[in-house]
Amino acid sequence: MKPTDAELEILQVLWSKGPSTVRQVHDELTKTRDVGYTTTLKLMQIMQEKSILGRTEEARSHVYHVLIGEEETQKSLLDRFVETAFRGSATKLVIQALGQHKASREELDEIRALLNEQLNQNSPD
Amino acid sequence: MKPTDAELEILQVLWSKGPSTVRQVHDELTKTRDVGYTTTLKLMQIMQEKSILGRTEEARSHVYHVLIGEEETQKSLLDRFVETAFRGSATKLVIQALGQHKASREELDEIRALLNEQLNQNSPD
DNA sequence: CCTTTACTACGAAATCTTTCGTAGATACTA
DNA sequence: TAGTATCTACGAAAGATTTCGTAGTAAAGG
Repeated sequence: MKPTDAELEILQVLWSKGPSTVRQVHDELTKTRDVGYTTTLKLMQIMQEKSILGRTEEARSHVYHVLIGEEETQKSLLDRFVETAFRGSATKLVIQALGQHKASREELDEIRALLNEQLNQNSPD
Repeated sequence: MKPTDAELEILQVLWSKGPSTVRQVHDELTKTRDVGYTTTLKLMQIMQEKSILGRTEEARSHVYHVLIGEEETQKSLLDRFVETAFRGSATKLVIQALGQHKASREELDEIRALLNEQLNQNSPD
């Protein structure tokens, strides 16, 4: 699954807001970017054809929902990204990400826990 | 700087192998993908126009070199990626990356050190 | 030399993605 | 009920990226 940039924007809205009409998605999108209503409509129709989205047509305005998981999609985007941008080195990516984005105490603890897990797998004392 | 996918492939070769001719880059690319020689040539010419690459024309076959830094480019790609794929949460990205890619002992230590730095900044004991 | 090979230049086709205009249908409102 | 607003469908333009064919030129090998 390799959603295009515009598709990803729509996915983000649907993942965060849940099932929505074209109008609702479009209103979200136009908060940051200027784009015509029929553009959003068309994109969502295309995404439905590709089985990225499903929809219920009961009401006059259709309600769309995402058919692919956010984490699963992120996982595959991440794999691809590590390959193309970091020559396969996830570690380099992690280091850069940690270096340039601040994390909260809780987040750091979570990451630390994960690290410990890997450390143990790697060379258990 | 937002190199396209094909451009990024070429950049990877040049970053890893150093200054190279079109032939050399092309031979690397065809190890994984099937593409015509003139395609690679054209891409590199375009990249030169965009000032992503420079070249010396002394020899019959030109030698190209990268004009943008690998880390700097990765940084900007990463920022963009965190936004579009992880809704801005670098932490989610880090967690996923750690979860799905194995790291060596040394790498884990490096990450751990970085974490400690951030922890201290966040809530120094 | 003359032929084959390797290279650059470049236009343009092919493909993929995004954008929009127009048309037709239904609901809402004065 | 006439007019306005809102929705879907859809073709096709516009834009961006990738691919390749052809032409011209210089080198290399017989």
